[in-house]
Amino acid sequence: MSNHQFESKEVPADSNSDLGGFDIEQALGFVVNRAAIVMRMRLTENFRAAGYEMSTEEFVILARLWDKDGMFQSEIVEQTLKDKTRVTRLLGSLIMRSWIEKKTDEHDRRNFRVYLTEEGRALKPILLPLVVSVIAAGSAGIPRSDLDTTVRTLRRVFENLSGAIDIKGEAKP
Amino acid sequence: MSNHQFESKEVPADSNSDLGGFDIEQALGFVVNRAAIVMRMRLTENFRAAGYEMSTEEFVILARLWDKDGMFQSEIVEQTLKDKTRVTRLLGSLIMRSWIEKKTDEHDRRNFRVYLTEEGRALKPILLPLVVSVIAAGSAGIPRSDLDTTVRTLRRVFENLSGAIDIKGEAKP
DNA sequence: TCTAATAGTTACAAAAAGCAACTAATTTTG
DNA sequence: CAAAATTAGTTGCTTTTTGTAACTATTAGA
Repeated sequence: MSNHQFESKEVPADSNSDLGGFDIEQALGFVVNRAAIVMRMRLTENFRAAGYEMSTEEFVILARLWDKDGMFQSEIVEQTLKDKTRVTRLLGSLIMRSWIEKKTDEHDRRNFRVYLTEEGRALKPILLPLVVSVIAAGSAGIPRSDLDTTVRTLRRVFENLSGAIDIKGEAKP
Repeated sequence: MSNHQFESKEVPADSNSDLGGFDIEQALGFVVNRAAIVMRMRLTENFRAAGYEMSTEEFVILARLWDKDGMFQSEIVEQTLKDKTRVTRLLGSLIMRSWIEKKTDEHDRRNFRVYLTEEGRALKPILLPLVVSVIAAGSAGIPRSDLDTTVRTLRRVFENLSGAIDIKGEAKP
């Protein structure tokens, strides 16, 4: 395994070097997390500026539905890595704003299917440009190929790590 | 488990294509966020399994101090993108576990300097391997050069976006 | 049928965030 | 130099967000 975080580019600056020159500023987990924080901040800020008080989590659900309307609630639970209680509440808040609605699936009445309302669908051309502009601002000056590599790499990181995670509300054997 | 018998793509991928084929699964913001979530989950899980109930935020502060002991509290506020109230409380919880201590800076008695205790220093060889193992697991099968590109790219994304963010408790002109 | 498993909700407790007001120490400024 | 402003940080209080466990309803199984 290529532990690139152990790469001693500038070995000094580590008085108690019982562990090699681990540089948090170069650690994958650290840069991923920090980029995520700042992108979320900017996005929420943009939404608010446009008059939409919406979390990124709510946005992600809407975006999923724009792509595939009528998802099962349980699919949303899986895809968002959240537990079912949180999804119930997140959907509730989207319903309150009448952007989505839930309908019992008649083939299996335990399931809900989640549908966009006309209003919810109408948000796409409003919100998507805000997202695109954050991504564009973040990507400024970065070669397209590097961005592609980054997306591909992070997808792989997710795949590598998502297996063993156990989310409450789901039974993972 | 996806036992949805009706998982057919009833909606032909982007039916209302008023906006080009925006694919959330390929969007930088989305993959960054998702990778961050799963890495945080795994890390917290690892910490807990090792007997340490610690958030990634607390960990990041410790890691900063391992690298540079005696930081100003205000530096931590800046570097962690958190507001000063949260940092006060985060440090408080680290102090309660006697991993760090605060000392008034005698040159400017408004400032605190934050120091690791012996115990806090001793955590490094225990916790760092846990972090490294999450990164290694996440990086499995990914070429080193792609990882390097990803780290470089995300650092740039952060730089690009960090400017205009206004964090409570700090005055940003 | 009786039992188990799924899908989802609810109610209540605990933790985290946000906000505003408040010390205390230092600078600025008139 | 005194008054005012700034900076660093804390505290108390409120609101939001989570976490947990128990509970309903529906379907699947032996």
